[in-house]
Amino acid sequence: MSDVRVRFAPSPTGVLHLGGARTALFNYLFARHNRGKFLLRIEDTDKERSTDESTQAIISAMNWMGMHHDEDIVVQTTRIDAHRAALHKLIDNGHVYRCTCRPEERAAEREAALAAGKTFIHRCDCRDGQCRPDAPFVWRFRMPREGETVFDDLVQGHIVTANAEIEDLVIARQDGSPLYNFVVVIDDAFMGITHVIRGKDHLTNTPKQIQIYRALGLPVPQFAHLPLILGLSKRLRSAGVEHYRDQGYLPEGLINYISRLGWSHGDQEIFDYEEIIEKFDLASVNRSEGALDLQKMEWVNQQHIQKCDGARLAELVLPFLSREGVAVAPDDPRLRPAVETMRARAKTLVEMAQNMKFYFIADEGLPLDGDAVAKFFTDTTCPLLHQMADVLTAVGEWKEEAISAAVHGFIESTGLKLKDVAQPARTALVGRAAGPGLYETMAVLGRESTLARLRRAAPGLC
RNA sequence: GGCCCCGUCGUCUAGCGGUUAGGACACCGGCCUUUCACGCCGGCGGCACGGGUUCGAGUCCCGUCGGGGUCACCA
Repeated sequence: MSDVRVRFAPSPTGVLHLGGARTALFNYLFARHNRGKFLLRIEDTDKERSTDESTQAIISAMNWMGMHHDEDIVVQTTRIDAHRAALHKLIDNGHVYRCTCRPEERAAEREAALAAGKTFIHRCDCRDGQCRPDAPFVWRFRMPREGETVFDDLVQGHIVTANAEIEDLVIARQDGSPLYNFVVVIDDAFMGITHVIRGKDHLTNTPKQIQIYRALGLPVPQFAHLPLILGLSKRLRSAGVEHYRDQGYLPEGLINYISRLGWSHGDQEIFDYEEIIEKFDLASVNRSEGALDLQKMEWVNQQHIQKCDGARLAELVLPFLSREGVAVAPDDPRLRPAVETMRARAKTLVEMAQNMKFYFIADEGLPLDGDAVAKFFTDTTCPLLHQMADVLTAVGEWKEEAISAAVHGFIESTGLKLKDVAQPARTALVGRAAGPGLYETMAVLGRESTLARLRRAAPGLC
């Protein structure tokens, strides 16, 4: 047991997209690796955009990925009293001042400065107490003007920021409500966070927050800023975790891929969950951002499909089968063996369901691929398939070995080669020219369906 | 534009002063094979550029170029 405490702090304003999922994951991995705590905080201070549905969606996505948080969820809006108390503390010790500058004026100045190629940093006389007496005001934090703020980021390294470049940021609005850079400090301190692991887009917030920690007399945590995910369309990048779930990814496949994006352990590509936890290390996290590669993501997923426990895989593929329009009972005896024949042939559960649905479709309703029929259902092959069916009626126990023996016997009696009948037979059984091995297909299909499908073969049938 | 970060095959990466620059995905061949896959073997392909430092630089320093982030009374 260590004292490591980390948190994932999403705003409930949408789905959990891949970037957020990876931030959560790295926090989770770091916590578990160090036997520390992984906490969840909902940053809902933006009331306009925050929704309960969003909170639920994020939690459910995290659960699907197996990231379960410790302790109670902290909801930021319930912490308003603590935020107010902290503000008063800063007022009392002189770290903040009232500013009556009007935002519209400032915005204009900012744009002018930007257009002129200069840095705009808010500077006004309010800092020296020269405010308009009865005007509405915000609270600004009094940043030091001299020196620099330094911290050692666990990923990004030694980060130095000149204090003169840090603005006196607003920490409370005119209506008194506190702003992000202020509350995040208070709440992280309250939750006892030891390591703040977040996206690199927060890097420039960090020196501001460090100054606030100091002004409040709070211990400054360690920081680790993760490289962002690039590549792919904005749409795909911002797609939620559930989108990938619906595309047929296994949670461990998604986790494996996402964790390897920016982190590595030598040359190893495939990790199961426990292994990542065991080997995860912030020091091995890259500084440069990486791009999503769907093809590799699918390959990683395929590797996990191959490793997946059969019973679990069968259970996972069921909803995808029903989405394909075939209702299969969970206890259907064909399900498990069917899954085994598809395991090496599917990158996703969607693909698996599409490729294995032929097993469960009524024999007379099996759709046949036109090209395959044209090529393999001929005047010579179809009679052979019917004869093969007759031979197969004599098979005793309907098992792969017995079927194989029977088919081979039939082949020899006709003086043909297996390849002369294999593809026609596959077309009859599967509906197209690609599929699992002939005998295993027949074994899973059962005697009745096998015979019916073989006997149905006729030139031009579609 | 200011400030900050980054820059090894198309992509993800190993490398932490001396390597024929390694692996993975993708791609192209081949093997296996009743098809499709899986698997196996082989190939293609990279240190952004320019200066230094050093006996020696992908590795260290500077510059250039390129990419990203950030500059709210959002989070």
